[in-house]
Amino acid sequence: MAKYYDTLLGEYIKNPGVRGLSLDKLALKNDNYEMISYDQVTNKKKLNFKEVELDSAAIYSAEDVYITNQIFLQHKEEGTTDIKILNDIELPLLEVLMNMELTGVHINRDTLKGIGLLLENEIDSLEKTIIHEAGEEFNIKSPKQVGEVLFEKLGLPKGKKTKTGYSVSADVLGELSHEFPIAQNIVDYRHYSKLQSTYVEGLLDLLDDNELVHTSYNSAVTTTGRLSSTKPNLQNIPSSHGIAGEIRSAFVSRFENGIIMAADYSQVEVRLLAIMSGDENLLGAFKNEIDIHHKTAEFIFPGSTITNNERKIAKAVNFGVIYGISGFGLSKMLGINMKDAKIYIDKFYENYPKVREYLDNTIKNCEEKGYVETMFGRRRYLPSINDRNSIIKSAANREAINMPIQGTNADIIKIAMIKIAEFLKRNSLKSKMIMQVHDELVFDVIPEEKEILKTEIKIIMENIVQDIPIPLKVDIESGLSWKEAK
DNA sequence: GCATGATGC
DNA sequence: AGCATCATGC
Repeated sequence: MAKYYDTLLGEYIKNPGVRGLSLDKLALKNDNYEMISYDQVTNKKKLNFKEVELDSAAIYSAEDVYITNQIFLQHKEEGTTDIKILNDIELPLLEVLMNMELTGVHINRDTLKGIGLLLENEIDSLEKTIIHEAGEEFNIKSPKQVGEVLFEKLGLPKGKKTKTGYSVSADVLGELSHEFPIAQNIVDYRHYSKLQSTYVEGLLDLLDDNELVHTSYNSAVTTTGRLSSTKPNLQNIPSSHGIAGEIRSAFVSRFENGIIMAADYSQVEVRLLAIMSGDENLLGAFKNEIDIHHKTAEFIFPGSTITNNERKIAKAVNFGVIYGISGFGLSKMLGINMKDAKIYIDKFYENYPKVREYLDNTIKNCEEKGYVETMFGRRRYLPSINDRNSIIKSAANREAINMPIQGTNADIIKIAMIKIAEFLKRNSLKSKMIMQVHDELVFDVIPEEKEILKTEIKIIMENIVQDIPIPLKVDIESGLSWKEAK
């Protein structure tokens, strides 16, 4: 039993995706009670809270306590406090997340600054080239101005449009890049600018005196049960090659001779699709440790030796199924026509028949009950599943298909985090769990504990789900930085 | 405050 | 195409 309750998490678990879980909104909705606003007590933020007169500050604060208790009582009454996923996962996880946030992640400031200098050079030189190619000064960071320069001044062939004008997305510019170097240069300029502002300057700004960065995990925002991470978002640090990949080389151990260890669930969402659908072909591939994208490629392109491109297409189809595939989406993703996209999807279903059955059942079930759920019982309500508008209906279908898979993954890694935190504590280990990136856990490890961690973490993570036809697989790598732990 | 476009799984 | 956050422009 947790020693605490959280009304925000209770509301979230009842119905994730609902906007407005703040106390004042809940008080208004549940009790038709209008709480004193922060603006009211501080006279529209003219006063600092410590300057607010004690009497009104006391009433304002007491209201929070009172309403929180009111909501808690309602939760007890309606049975929310008994929801299994709340007690078994969300509430115990709170303490784990708190400790990860406080522990922080060690980042080498000088490494990051060095990358910043490289980027600065690239950005400066690209800017000069682009301005020269354009024949006039303009703000490359403004999509509006980029559109005007490319399509009006230079007269390049126009592609897609957005609500506000010409689209100048990476897709569109990529099409133009072979014929017009300026297009590629703008793509590169954006890429390096993004790295500089978000991952170099943004990260440096958030480093504390010990070179630690303390993210904030939010466990009540996603519709599927995933965590999110802000200030900084440690869940979208670049992992690609080139300069972008170097950002991760700044993520290093805080310990003398320490290492960074990363444990990630291999192909977890496709494995979950196999387990949840019970499809023999999909399960068989994992049982025999066959490359699943290659296997799908053999189904889609029978009789030929599979090329890299065919495997790439198959990989997109495999992921597409998890995202609730549509011919439209797949064709756009691969840059192929709808007809071919549909053929690929049909081939997939022909060869993994129980996947189709499972997906059909998921939607039918949702239409009847109004919600979908994960293997562990986490729910997402989807009222639009019965909408008469086909665009809205299709979107709901995709959400219904994706949530049980993405959400089960989220449940599994959350349980693993609770168990690993317990294991570290029970054995008084000094190594720290420092990050979660959806299917990956990252640890800051002292050298003496490397082997026991590697062994135990793998065992814990692979055995979260019992009685399944194929095992979950965890890969563990380590090195002097997060980049090397891959 | 919304739109766009970048990053991740 | 499912789920996110951040920087920037307007």
